[in-house]
Amino acid sequence: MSGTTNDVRDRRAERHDATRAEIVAAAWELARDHGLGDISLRDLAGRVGMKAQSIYSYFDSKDAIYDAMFAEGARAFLERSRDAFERRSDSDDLFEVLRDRAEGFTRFCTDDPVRYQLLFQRPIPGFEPSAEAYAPAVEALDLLHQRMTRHGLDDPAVVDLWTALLAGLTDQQISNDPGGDRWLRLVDRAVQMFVDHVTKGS
Amino acid sequence: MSGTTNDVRDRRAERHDATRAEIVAAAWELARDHGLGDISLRDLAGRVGMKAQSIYSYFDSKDAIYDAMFAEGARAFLERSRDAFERRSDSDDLFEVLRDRAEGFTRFCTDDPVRYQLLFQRPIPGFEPSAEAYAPAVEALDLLHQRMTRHGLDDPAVVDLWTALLAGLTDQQISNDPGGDRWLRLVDRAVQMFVDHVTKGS
DNA sequence: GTCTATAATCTGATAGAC
DNA sequence: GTCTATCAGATTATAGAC
Repeated sequence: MSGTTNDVRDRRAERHDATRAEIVAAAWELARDHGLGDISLRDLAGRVGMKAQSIYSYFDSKDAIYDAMFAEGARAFLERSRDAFERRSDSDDLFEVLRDRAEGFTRFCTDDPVRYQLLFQRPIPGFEPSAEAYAPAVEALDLLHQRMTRHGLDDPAVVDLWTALLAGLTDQQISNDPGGDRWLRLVDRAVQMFVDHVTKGS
Repeated sequence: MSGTTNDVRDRRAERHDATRAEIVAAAWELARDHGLGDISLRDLAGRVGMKAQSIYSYFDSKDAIYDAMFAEGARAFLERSRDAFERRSDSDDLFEVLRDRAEGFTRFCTDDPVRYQLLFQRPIPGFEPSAEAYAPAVEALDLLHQRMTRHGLDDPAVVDLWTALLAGLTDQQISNDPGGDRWLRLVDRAVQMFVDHVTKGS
């Protein structure tokens, strides 16, 4: 059994992975058009030129597709977090570092509200991301903790206040001015407010 | 036509309204159990001892039920806003007023996350609240504007920063620590941060 | 106002031929 | 790996008897 050469097996695996990626990409498109919860396997298959039943050759269930989407989003989030912190790896200016991170985060979220919804609001009843899919998101939050500690902000409450501030700007922007910049414009000001607060008395 | 007495007509209307209210109450229960988007007319009717089709004697469509829920939530929100501002109607202490309002708002939202979701996040594809249902929410936001202006905060950006701060605390609490108080504990601190910021230099 | 009956359609998922 | 055929349901909504 399995007496095939490495060449053959790689080509098959590559095609399989490519098709999986194609399905996930089509799922994002559908989610953006009809809402995250309203993806049907029939519509999804139609977009990639298949019948619904053929999807099961690539994913065990509908939730497995959501899990792949979550994993992709979480990896993108980690990558952007890394970029943002590395770009300012030499900076000791707290405001500069946090403003960069805040602008990166809010743009990441408002660029793709559906991805934001899936990653940070979990609106699909019964779906919980797997530990593997979740791991990069945890790592990204850890990067934030590390960087804040480097600036002397090791109080967990301070980190929570920071995440709340970013979540609020993002949420208001997406919910009440989609496509606009009414709350995005306030990012600098909000970061200044936060920095003033945490450096108060020093 | 309509030769009935006022008594008879009132009793009928009262019963009709009471049943409508019963249906809406059951819809809230279902939404809390299964998620806002997963209310089916069959389940809903079952809760009030009816068949699904009988619901149509009280509501023209499923969206009309969501609209009634939205209206109820918006009225409750306006009522709480009024209470909060009236309780401090004589106070000139900005921190005191805003802390009261912030605690009231975050508790209102975290007490009933599904109501928060319906009122402030609009997660049901294809549903938009009617103007009548929406009106109390607009009025509540207007109360906030008036009160802030009274304290010299007439910059719209300041009001937006305030709503973002509250939305962020609420959203993080509901999404990442449901039933707990990890972000609710930060309300006072967040309000102090905000007040320090807007009174800076005065 | 509530019911039965039913329309018309969608859903995720499985079995088995090729 | 893709298909046909099908299951076993769900869904909102309407027509018409009582």
